[in-house]
Amino acid sequence: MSVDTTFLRKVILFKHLTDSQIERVIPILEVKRFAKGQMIFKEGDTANGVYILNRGKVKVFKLSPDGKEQVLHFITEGEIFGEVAAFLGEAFPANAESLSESIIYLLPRLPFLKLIQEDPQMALNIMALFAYRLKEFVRLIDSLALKNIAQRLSTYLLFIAEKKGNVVALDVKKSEIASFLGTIPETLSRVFSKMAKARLLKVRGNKIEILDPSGLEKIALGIFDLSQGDRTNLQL
Amino acid sequence: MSVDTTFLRKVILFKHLTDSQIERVIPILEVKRFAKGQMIFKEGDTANGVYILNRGKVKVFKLSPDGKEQVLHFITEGEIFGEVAAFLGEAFPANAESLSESIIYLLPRLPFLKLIQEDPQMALNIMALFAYRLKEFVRLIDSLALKNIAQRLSTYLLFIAEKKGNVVALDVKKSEIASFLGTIPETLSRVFSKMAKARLLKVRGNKIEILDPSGLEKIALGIFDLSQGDRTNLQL
DNA sequence: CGCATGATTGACAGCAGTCAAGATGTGTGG
DNA sequence: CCACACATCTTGACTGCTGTCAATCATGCG
Repeated sequence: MSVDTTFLRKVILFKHLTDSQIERVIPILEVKRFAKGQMIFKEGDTANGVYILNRGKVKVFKLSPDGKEQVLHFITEGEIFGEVAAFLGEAFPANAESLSESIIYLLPRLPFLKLIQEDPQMALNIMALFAYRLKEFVRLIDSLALKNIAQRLSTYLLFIAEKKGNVVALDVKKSEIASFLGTIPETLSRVFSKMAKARLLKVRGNKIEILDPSGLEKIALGIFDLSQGDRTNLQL
Repeated sequence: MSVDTTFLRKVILFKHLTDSQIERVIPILEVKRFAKGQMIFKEGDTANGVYILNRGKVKVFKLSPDGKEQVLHFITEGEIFGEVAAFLGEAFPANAESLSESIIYLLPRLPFLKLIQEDPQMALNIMALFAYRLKEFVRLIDSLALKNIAQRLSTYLLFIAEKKGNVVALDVKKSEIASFLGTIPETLSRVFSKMAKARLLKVRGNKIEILDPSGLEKIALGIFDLSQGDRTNLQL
């Protein structure tokens, strides 16, 4: 199993490196494969390095003692994860699980720290990544603490539609999305069907067709809600 | 209004600086005073720099359109805030308000960035601070998404008691704590009185005397709950 | 075709929020 | 030092959103 060099150049962490610098990183990377559903690391494990997702999908999530789960991030190809615990040399504060067949490169902790210390641009990249994660978390906290499920879903769909257009193919199971939104599949399903009844969108399997983005936005902002069966109130 | 040099040496951000480096930072700092209840910055304001709290108390919080609020952090003397937005040069993602008479030093954005770029130790300090904030947020998300109010309060009290001992004087109003725990004063008050009835603690004004730390821990972990009036079940 | 996994729908329960009233505490001025 | 006013906290009655449990329905794969 060899490392995909072309891929590495697209990873934000390495984007600024010269060819010769990349060449020096490659032999350090460990290539790992994970099956769908396999745990990559568990909360409490000591962080052995930074994980770089080459192929597949990963979720990072917290578990409560009674088995409820909250997704913190979905990781897509080219993204990295586990970087905070690797930086601190502490235990992972959350779990990571492969959502599909995945290929992952592990950059061990010590070379990772060495890169940060020797390359100021690398340090800035990490800071930017941390800052991005912090912004994600503020959004998530805002969502969990201050929004109902319909508002959370509207916000989420509009966020996706922003880059993928008004017909969205969900790239994870609805039950995973429920867990990211801080709810359960049953509740998510009910909200989807209320939105469909209100002609805000259409659901066909994992494809969501957004019919009325501005209506969704009004729900996201709390200007309207889905309490009534129709949305004649939206005419006001 | 002059800058307190002794204080500055204790700020994590500057701890490693030599005397002459500190001397160069001092003239750059703007000293600001805020009255109790005064806004320091609002969500959406462009970040003009990093805020260093010299004297007083500050809360950083999100607001929903209908006025509900979620506290993200309480800032205590010597801590800094607004560093992420200042680093990125973006709008603040949250609000900051002074909870008492406060004295705050503002380190403007450009000198802040200059310090990061020229002093690798400063860059590492910022990374460590970001990492700390990320860990705080993971705890908050875990709390909001996976715990009921009694669990959140138990966790919070045990966290405080860890450093201050078993008789805790709350340093912010109960209503602020409610907002940090993602609830409202009425609910917090009810949980306190259930805990008192279960002889886990005593409440006298803003002083909380923890009588049974291990009982609180069991609640925090979800092993027991407060649904029954007494806690004979704890004997099991 | 049949089973497994995931999604949907229904009936019901409970935690926490809302609204309103009352109690407690704190600070200020006489 | 007391009394009043205001802020904060507490308690009560009620509502409603969301979760639980269970059954049914789709979907896809061997």
